[in-house]
Amino acid sequence: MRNPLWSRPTRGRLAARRVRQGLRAFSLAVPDQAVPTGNISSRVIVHVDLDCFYAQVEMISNPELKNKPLGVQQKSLVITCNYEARKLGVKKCMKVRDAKEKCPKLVLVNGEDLTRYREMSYKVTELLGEFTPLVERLGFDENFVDLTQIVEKRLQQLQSDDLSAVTMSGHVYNNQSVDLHDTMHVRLLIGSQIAAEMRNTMYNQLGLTGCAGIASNKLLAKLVSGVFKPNQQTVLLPESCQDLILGLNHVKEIPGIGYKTAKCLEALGIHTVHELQTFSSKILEEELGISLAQHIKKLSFGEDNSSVIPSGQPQSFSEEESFKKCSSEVEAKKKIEELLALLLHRVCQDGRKPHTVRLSIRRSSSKYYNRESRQCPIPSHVIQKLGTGNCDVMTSLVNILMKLFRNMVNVKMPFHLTLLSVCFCNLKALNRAKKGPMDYYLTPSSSTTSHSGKHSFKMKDTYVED
DNA sequence: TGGGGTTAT
DNA sequence: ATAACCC
Repeated sequence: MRNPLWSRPTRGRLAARRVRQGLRAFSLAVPDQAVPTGNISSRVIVHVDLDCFYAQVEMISNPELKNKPLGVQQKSLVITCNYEARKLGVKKCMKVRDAKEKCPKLVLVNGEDLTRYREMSYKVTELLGEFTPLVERLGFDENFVDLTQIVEKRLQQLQSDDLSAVTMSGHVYNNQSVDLHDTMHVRLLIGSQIAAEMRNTMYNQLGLTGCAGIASNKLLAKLVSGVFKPNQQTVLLPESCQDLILGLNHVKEIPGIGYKTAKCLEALGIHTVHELQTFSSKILEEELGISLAQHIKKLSFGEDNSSVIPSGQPQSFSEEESFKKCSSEVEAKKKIEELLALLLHRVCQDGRKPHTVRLSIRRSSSKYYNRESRQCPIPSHVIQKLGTGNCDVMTSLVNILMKLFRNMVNVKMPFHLTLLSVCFCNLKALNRAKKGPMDYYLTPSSSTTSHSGKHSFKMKDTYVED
């Protein structure tokens, strides 16, 4: 129930992640606190946030769009736009109608196919991964990086009287002055230099600009990255932490407090961060449950001990389409076939094999954000043929998906859907031929990090299905 | 409100 | 399978 990205991962979750990353088994015995770095309060975390990412990708694809107000459209929405368009009043998630009204000269490109965005997104994550493997993705356009170890290394290379040579890169939140006798100040300052190097590399190698926020945890890094906005970076020194968090206008602006939680808090009369900070913990726990209550209470003080967890390869692939109406089985089948064809192509490139398939729908009757889904295992004979471009695979999967469909939708009764989505998940690396007992210890090694569409995994001699 | 993602229960 | 959360 709690936001996974901000909460402290359980030991089991971390263990699972490590296994995915191909780390050795003995690291499972290491206590959580020691996982990436030592002292949790002296970490250096950077949040890297690309400027209007989809619009940037489009401008790189077609440089003629560069000095025009540009919006990226999905269905009837302008989901993002460049700064040229923002100056003219276009906002994210604005209706195309309203955007055109505000800005008649707005140029629109269709952004419903995410392929190029996804590819560029992974290029960014890979690039950051060259600094350290501790890179966690958040959506397509944001990454957290734990810089603690890199900072430590650079710190050791410095002479103690060299410190005056260390300079800050970018802004300091609140214009707070740096104290070079304060070791955390120096660490964050080195962090700011690394962040600048990262942004420079992103620009030089990929042509992308973005913001960065440097702080002692993920929450603060994320909050501070947005302080100076396009293509700038900001470091938060510990003394200004309360100013940053109390500067928010509403608790909903705290990442980790979403729509539902914010509604609950509002019902309790809590609107501002300060109100949350000072609200009775006992009552909060009674209303929200102990886990959520304690968690958001900590967030309200800017405390966040969650680790940067390397994202590695994706856990699932999905393709979805929304529409005004779909009310017949034939129509649905057609859409499902389209989605499936796209997915098969993607899964083929990834190299791993999905063992589960899921169909999701949205009914027109469903109010705000309500989806239903049915999933089932993919039969092993289908899994085997998955990468082979075999047409039977398509047929088998469509049949499975239509069964799932009829399980959710009574096709003998009138229905009205507004979204269909097909998802492949439970992805497993290809298994070696069963045999030697050593295989049990060596099996999942998906530790390489090229996700950009090529076959990045090691294609050794004999891989076989289980 | 799109077209994606994640984890917890 | 659903319900939160993130972009």
